[in-house]
Amino acid sequence: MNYSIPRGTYDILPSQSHKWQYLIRRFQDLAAAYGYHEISTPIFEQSALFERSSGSSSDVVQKEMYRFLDRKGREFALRPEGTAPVVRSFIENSWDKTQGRTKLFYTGPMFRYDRPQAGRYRQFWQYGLEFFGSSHPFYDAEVIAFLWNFLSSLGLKKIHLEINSVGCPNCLKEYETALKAYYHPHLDELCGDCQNRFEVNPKRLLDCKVPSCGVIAQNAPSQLDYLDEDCRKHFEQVQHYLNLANIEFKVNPRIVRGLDYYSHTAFEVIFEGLGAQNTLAGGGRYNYLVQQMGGRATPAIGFAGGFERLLLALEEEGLALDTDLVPDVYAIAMGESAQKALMPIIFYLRNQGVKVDYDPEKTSFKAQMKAANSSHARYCLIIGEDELSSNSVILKNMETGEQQNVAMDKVSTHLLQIL
RNA sequence: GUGGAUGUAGUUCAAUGGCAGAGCUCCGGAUUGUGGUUCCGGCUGUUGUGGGUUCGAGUCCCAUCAUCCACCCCA
Repeated sequence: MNYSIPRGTYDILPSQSHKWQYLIRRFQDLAAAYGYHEISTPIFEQSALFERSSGSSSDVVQKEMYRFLDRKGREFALRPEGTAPVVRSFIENSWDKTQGRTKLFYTGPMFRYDRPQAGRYRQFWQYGLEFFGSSHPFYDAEVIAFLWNFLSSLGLKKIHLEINSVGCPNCLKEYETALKAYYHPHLDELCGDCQNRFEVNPKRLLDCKVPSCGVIAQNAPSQLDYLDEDCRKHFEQVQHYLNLANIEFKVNPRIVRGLDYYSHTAFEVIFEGLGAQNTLAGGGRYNYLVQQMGGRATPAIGFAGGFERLLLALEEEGLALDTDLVPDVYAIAMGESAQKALMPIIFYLRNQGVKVDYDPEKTSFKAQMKAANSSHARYCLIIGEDELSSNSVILKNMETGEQQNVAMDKVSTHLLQIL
């Protein structure tokens, strides 16, 4: 019996691991600069948490959740997204009652039972950030600026920011009525998916990729024309602050967020050149979610992005992130007594943080030199009979080929100096 | 969930239905004391898995699993 990794998952192998660590550290550092603090929630929660927050009609809840019963028959789900658990914790810790503003961020695995595809996995890692406690448009801009600066500071060039306002439940109702009125006479011309969308989620009619539907969508009424006074003003102010923050963006009235809890500002960062899964990160305001989940009414805004797509994008742009795994020193011993002399040096250096590699199974000098070469170590430390008798070692610079004799009791301090 | 493509050595790929191969990697050697280049030699396979057709299947058929691409959806 052979075991294999579950579908849609992957191992983060040593060759990739340092990239992840690097990205997570970058995210944590930037979050600290913006005054955000890390929160970690369990990877499973009561299923009902997601059903209520994401909307029970959403695809995520309907067909993509990993559900299971525990031993007492309680229903849980592996978290498909990060916002609902954070909101749950926010309310459970009474931050809705005791604090003015709460700034939180998280990174961790999410789970969706989806058909795997480029940039889409069943277990995937998200980085996300949530702001609670103010509906001031400054914070919309702050959260968006954070996301934008995080991504662009990594060197990505082929990204752009799109923003939209999906309004509040008030304007939404009016807009959907207008949308349906517009689409009704065209019902027969729509593709099958869109005929379904007409009933289930009319907003999705706008971003259908079937050409004939796109033509119809072009003249459809825009959400932006149906914003009420407050929502319109808010959206204008968000743009104002984004300009002040020097963030370039484009208003795209067709941005639709997948989860039901969003209101007002919605935004996405798109990468050109990733194939179909080109959304690097997305987010928006959710001013009604905290109350809907049983807390005191608290406006909030946040975003989430996927590390896998981010890595694909970085690779696509040739941004390597290679902090490499090469040793500083490759040690070579010729013969048993040389090996005996080498051991204390190797372990001393390692305990000082120097990366030292040595392979006792390679005995010939040539084999050891070859190994030293292919390890890309900067230095090679050689001990043989000659060195033993003179109580010294050879230190060879593998790039220049230069080598020098160093007294055996001095080599560690010498190496620690030159590395 | 729907549609399409693909699964052969560690890896990238070959192989009219007729003996499973090559490059790279890896290992060894060219006087165990100087690497990269070169030369010589060597290891590595239930051809994803299970059935079927056939004298004979890596090749054809069915099922299944996985990967990739697109839809759907989304990070």
